[in-house]
Amino acid sequence: MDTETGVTSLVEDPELVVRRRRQIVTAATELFSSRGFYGTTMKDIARLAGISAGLIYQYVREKEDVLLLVLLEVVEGYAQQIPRALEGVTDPLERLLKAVDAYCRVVDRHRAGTVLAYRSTKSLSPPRRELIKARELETNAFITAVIAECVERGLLRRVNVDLLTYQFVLIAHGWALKGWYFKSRLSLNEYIRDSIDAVLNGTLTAAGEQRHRELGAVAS
Amino acid sequence: MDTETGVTSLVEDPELVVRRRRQIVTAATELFSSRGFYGTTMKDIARLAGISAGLIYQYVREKEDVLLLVLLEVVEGYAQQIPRALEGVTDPLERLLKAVDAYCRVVDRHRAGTVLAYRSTKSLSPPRRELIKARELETNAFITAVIAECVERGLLRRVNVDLLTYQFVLIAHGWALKGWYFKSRLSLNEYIRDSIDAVLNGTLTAAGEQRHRELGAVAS
Amino acid sequence: MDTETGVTSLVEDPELVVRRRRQIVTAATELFSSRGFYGTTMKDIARLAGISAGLIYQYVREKEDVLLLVLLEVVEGYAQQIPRALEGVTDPLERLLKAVDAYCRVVDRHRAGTVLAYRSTKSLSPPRRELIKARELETNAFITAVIAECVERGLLRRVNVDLLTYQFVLIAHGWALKGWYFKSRLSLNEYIRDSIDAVLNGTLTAAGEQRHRELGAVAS
Amino acid sequence: MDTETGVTSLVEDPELVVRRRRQIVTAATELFSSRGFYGTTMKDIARLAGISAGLIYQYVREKEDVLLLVLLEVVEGYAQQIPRALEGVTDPLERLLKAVDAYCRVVDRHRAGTVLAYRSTKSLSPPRRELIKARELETNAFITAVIAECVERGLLRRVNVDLLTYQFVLIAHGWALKGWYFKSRLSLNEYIRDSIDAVLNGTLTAAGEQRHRELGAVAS
DNA sequence: AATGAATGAGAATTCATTCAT
DNA sequence: GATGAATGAATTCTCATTCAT
Repeated sequence: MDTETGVTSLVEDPELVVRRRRQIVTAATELFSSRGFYGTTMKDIARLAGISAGLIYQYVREKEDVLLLVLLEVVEGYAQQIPRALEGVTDPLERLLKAVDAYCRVVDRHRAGTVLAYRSTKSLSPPRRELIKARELETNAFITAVIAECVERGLLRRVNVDLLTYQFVLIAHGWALKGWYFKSRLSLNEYIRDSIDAVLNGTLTAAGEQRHRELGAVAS
Repeated sequence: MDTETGVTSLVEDPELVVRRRRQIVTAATELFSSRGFYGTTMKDIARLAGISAGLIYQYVREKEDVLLLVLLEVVEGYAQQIPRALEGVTDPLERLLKAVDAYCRVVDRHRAGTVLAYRSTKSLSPPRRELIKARELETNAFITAVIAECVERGLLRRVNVDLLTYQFVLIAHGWALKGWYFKSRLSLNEYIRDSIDAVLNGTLTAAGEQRHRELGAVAS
Repeated sequence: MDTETGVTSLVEDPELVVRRRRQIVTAATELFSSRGFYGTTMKDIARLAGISAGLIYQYVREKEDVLLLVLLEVVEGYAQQIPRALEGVTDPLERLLKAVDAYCRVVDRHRAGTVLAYRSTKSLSPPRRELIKARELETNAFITAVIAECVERGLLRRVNVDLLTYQFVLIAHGWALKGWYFKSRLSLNEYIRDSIDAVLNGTLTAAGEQRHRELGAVAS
Repeated sequence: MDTETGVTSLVEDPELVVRRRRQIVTAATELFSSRGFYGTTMKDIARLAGISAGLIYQYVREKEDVLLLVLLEVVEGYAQQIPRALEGVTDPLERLLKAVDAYCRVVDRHRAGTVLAYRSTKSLSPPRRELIKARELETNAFITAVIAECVERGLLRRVNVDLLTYQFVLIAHGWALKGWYFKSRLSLNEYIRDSIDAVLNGTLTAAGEQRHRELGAVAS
């Protein structure tokens, strides 16, 4: 079930289209990540992809299409890898842990792409921007469902599921966004474990909880 | 104590420099936010700032300088507002709550700027990028200290303080990053309260904790 | 007696060359007429001709060749149809009327091509331009001869035959050039009849002639 | 009363706009005439105009604007010079002769431009094309009026005035269109005199008229 | 003979930056 | 200090032409 990208190619052979686009997207991802969308020229992409500048336009109508293809690959990665990691897992809490774990790992693999999504989605035309957002929301909806299941089974408190979803998403994305900060301090495994632990088990001690309640009483 | 920006001006009168730069930065922030750095021309900025295109170059050496000034204003906002919100507050846990609350509120006020920082910091030359990062780290260090205090006082478990810091930072930034998603679902107050609650008190029920432990036993 | 076009083909089979070129020229005439020479791409021509883009280059060495073939067909049409219309007609004045009539009718049939000749002959390289002009002059020479015959027989005044030739030519071409203006006002038959009438019988009344002579007397 | 061209300039000083545009149009007219619209690059124009390539775009929005300006100058020439030549002339026939004479002379001066109008008007977008046509029709309407006056005064036969107008127009344009043919054979004065003479006095002799009538009798 | 993917030169246009006034 | 006209490098995109199959 291939994604409908809306990006048309002048070339007819579908296999060739796939192969060439992979070349183009691979090159573009690297360049966009290091120099940004506007800092990258079509010639740069062509050179790194090992093809002529003109050829790109047989597979894409304009530069923005390349960006769309790059970003779609990223969000497509999320949308596919996470459900796949849960196949066969039925325990709700385990599903949640696995989902977040998988999310963090996809992000780790597509680190450049994830950051790029934050930086460059706005460089897309609004309709295309929506396309990306929509696919991201699909992924979120999946996680939301996993959370809801946990709530229903009485494993999670009756929290705002949207917000909790988002907290997990931010944890995953965060690994890419602030990689420069964490890379030297923490392994991915530790990052995942500790981040999840905080959100699930909280971070207050018994004394802290006590104090927290007192403060809340004052505030209200 | 004005920040050393490294951006030089040809104009002598320091007051004028401040005034003009404010005009320029205000205009640029709006434009960069809506159209992005590359989508904004120096003429656009000049027009919105109500001055001539040439004049900008009396107060700034190049376009990138404008971006630097804009981003500095944002991180400067963080670095100043958060400590200010804690003045006179001594209780460690209260300080933590206030700090996160303040952070979220600065972000809310500078929403456009915060998003811009995510999108456009890479458009700066590396040394300038470092400048921004450094200031952001200052803010983080402040929060880290607040957290450490809570840990020392036995109010928080002995978590990885860096990671917890970062979790709070992401909560704050998250409000700006995914504003389009939350705005319609949640008030800022709710967002702050519930987000903090999850990280402090956790989200598992007693049954959930039990199950979590079992899963952990299996995993290890 | 085929015209020597100077356009060479890589294909040996002469029949095939003729057939393919007809396809190409037909497509090109339509496209050049509606979009102009530069507004038409080789791919456009190939598509409309129902062949592949590369194949055109088996029958033509460059794009300009196609234009030459198109324009040659037009002037060739003049050069052949007009004499044919006079076959068997011996009366000099009748020959003249028939010639002009035939010219107008060929133009009417090749309207697009005629206009194209005006617009695009300059897009040819000078030697090719000469080729077209030469063929046009052949047609003109034919008409000139018809006129000269009328003069010799005392049917026409001793006018400048070149200029009169040209006046008839312009009448014919005019039908194509300003078709947009006349089409709604006049039938081709009326156009031919009235235009010829003016040049042959003049348009002045007796009073007008008188006045014309007086003005001439003053002028000289 | 300046013509509304619809071409906007970024430069504010109107005098400068006029001066620069004159430079641009002069250069463009020469280049478009010799190499055609598509054979001329903006850099060519800039170089010949003695300005930088970018500067053109301060006075014009796109290349087509330059063509429009060039063509407008031509038709504007017609629309102004012809009426001017008739100022103070009241005799209807004299007005007609003067009008045609003036038309031929403007064309002679703008020969390149006139030919260009035939070649390149289609390179304009439809609305702009209409603009040019409209102005041309104004000129024609003027001549039509002069002819109608002659008819009313009984100086010209009751011919189709539109068609006669057009015949005169073609005579004028013809001087530019087929200049390459006539230049060596005829002076402009002879061309004008003889062309008008044919249309006014006709070219048949008495014998010719007789024969013409006989042929007409047969035809009908 | 025919296809259509691939090449690469070239052109219009934009815009940061400079400079004369 | 301020203006805005002028510069020119750089970029995207097109398309005639070639070439492997």
